[in-house]
Amino acid sequence: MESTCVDTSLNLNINHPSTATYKDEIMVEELHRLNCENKRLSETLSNMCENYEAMQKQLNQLMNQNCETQTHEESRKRKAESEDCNNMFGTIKGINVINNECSTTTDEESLIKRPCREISSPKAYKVLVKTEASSNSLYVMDGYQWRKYGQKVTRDNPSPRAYFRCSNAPSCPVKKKVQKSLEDPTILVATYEGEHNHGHEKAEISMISSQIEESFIGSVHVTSPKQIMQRTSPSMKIDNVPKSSIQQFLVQQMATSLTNDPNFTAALASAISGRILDHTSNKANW
DNA sequence: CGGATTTGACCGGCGC
DNA sequence: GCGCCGGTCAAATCCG
Repeated sequence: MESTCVDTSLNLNINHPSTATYKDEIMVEELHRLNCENKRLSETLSNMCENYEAMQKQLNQLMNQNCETQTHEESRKRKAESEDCNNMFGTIKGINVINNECSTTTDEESLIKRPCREISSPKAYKVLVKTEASSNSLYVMDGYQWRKYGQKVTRDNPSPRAYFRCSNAPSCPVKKKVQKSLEDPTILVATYEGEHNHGHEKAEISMISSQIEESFIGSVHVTSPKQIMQRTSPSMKIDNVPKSSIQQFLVQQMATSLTNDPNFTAALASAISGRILDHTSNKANW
């Protein structure tokens, strides 16, 4: 979280008015350079998202074709198998989200073998959350307020499964189930059902930012920009992510990186001081 | 004291 | 029809 704390204190050195014009130019150049870099990064990001979406569509088409060829009897047999697969997803490299489209794994063969319609109900998807090994908590911080309404020990997993409802219920129908992974008890498996019909509260935005950072740090596998969003706030599918949250996060990141750059702050401080002195001297001439 | 959590009871779906 | 099992309810309890 520290990296998102913007240091707004600038070293305003007003003792060198003679270099103001020169540093003005430097600052303009710097701003121009940053603008170009920002554009370039934006384009790269949008390209990545487009490519990812295109690949996901192709994968879904393959999955659908495969699903249609299965007989009813076979699918019944595979129901148990797919549940086993779900219990094993923690061991498959690159997975941290499993949704109803079966689209978030790098293991293509396992994808094709898995009947997509039986993995979970529509609009239900799974999120993996790494926890401390000693932690017995079944609480997943995902940016929303949840109310626990039940806990159950299931047959296939000795660790209890906790049932949560969105605290905005009944107006918000979203539910989630949280259970430790059978394969790796340090991983919590959160299964979300439905979509929130409300946004995050104000106080939660900072948490979203910190969790996005956490994703970059590497505590979880991140295989796509979309997954980052699902990992950080599972209700926030890329299609319905509140853009203000993303923008705020990006602005924070940019502000942090800029203020951490001593060249930029020095140039900015000189420029501002130069403007102030120009302004005051112009006033004096009035 | 009010909201959140816990936990045993209950219900409904499904397989045999 | 019966039993198993996952999901939900609701009274009791906890906690700030």
